[in-house]
Amino acid sequence: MRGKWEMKRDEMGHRCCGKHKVNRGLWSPEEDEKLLRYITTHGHPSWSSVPKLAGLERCGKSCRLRWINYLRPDLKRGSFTAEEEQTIIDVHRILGNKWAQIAKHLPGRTDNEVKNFWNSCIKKKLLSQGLDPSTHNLMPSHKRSATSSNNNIPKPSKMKSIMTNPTFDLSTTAFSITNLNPHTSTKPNKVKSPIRTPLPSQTIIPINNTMSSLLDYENMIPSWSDVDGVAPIHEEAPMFSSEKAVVGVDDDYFNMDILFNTPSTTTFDHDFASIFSSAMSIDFNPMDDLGWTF
DNA sequence: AATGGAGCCAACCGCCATGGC
DNA sequence: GGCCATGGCGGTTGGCTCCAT
Repeated sequence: MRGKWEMKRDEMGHRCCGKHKVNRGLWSPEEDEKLLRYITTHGHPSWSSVPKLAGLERCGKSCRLRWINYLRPDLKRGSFTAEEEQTIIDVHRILGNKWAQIAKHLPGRTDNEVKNFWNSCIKKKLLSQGLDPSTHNLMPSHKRSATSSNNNIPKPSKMKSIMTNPTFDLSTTAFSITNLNPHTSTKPNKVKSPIRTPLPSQTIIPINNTMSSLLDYENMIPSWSDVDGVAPIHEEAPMFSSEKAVVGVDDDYFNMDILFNTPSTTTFDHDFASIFSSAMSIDFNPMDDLGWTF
């Protein structure tokens, strides 16, 4: 089936490369095989030359994307685990929509996958709990009531496949992100067509514990070099848990030191608390928007 | 059984950064 | 410094599938 934009593009040539004869849309198993065979044999010194050399009528960008998002042998498949979900939430809290950066902390996952998972699942979970997905803070009451009735919230029937027991108790947890239902319940990858079936050659890479890659365990300080745009951490950065910080989001205020003193159920929370604590002492753009005061 | 709405996700678009000339 | 090719990335789209009615 050809969409209307495809018809138009055929008339004017492909936008990124000007080619007139390029396939678009879903990849066929034959195309996958050609690309896989070519890349595994020759690598990809230049993506723009790959289509021609591999005998594909695709643009280089499309080949690159297909390789990165689907054919790469080190891709992990299947549902996101609770740990992966937690990692996404926690890293997103620091970096925002830097999907490529977030994906780097999830071996075998692609930025596209992370982005889709965020938009289709995590975002809704946060909204359903009255949390602003972009800031991770509790939304003002009027916004909370608005989101609870808008289309961002899945119907109850859909919701049960996303979260089985949504709970949010402000009296015990300032931010209940860490207390989201640990039973990640995204549906297993649906097999829509033969091209979505796992490749025989795929390698499953075990997920290590969340943010460990961000930490220099020898000194127990964050390895900020792994986080783009974040300055090196100062050794004498005060731990956040001993500081008082109040974050103001419209009419909602929280004493943030609750966040890292709350007993957590995952080892990640302690790691992240350390990272986040240190980050509070440095110039850190993503936090500027939160209006931190000490 | 049919159908329409909603969600998921692969793939594309457009912009930006980088490097070579 | 300007131009071009290329790669990378975030946002968006549209088709497929599921599920409630």
